[in-house]
Amino acid sequence: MSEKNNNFFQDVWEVVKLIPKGRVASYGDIAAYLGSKNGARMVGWAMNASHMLEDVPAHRVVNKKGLLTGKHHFDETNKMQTLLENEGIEIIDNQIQDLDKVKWNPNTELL
DNA sequence: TAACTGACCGCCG
DNA sequence: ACGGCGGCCAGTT
Repeated sequence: MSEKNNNFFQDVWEVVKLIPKGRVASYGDIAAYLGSKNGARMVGWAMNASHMLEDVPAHRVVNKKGLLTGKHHFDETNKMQTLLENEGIEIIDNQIQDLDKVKWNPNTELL
């Protein structure tokens, strides 16, 4: 951590913060919005750093399958699922149901 | 200093 | 149709 790292991370967090309640975004879409084609991995890495932030709903960020891959990184293992269910998202076995409804694309809806 | 890892995605076999 | 591997950027060891 030097000083210039916040650029990419801040951008990721900004997009994540824009995710509407009851919706979820995928790493790939966020990465694509940032300009990185395959930078999805780094988005997840940015999420890891977002733990020290409060305004970043990392629980709304899932993989393209709608699977809560990063739930294990939360304070509590089922915290992520609980938060999503609290927003009206149905989740079964770490898999988001009705993903097509809750799916949110920054490039499409965040124009 | 160089190499590996990481909450992923997409292609090739 | 399913499985395995490489690739992207940056941080960590």
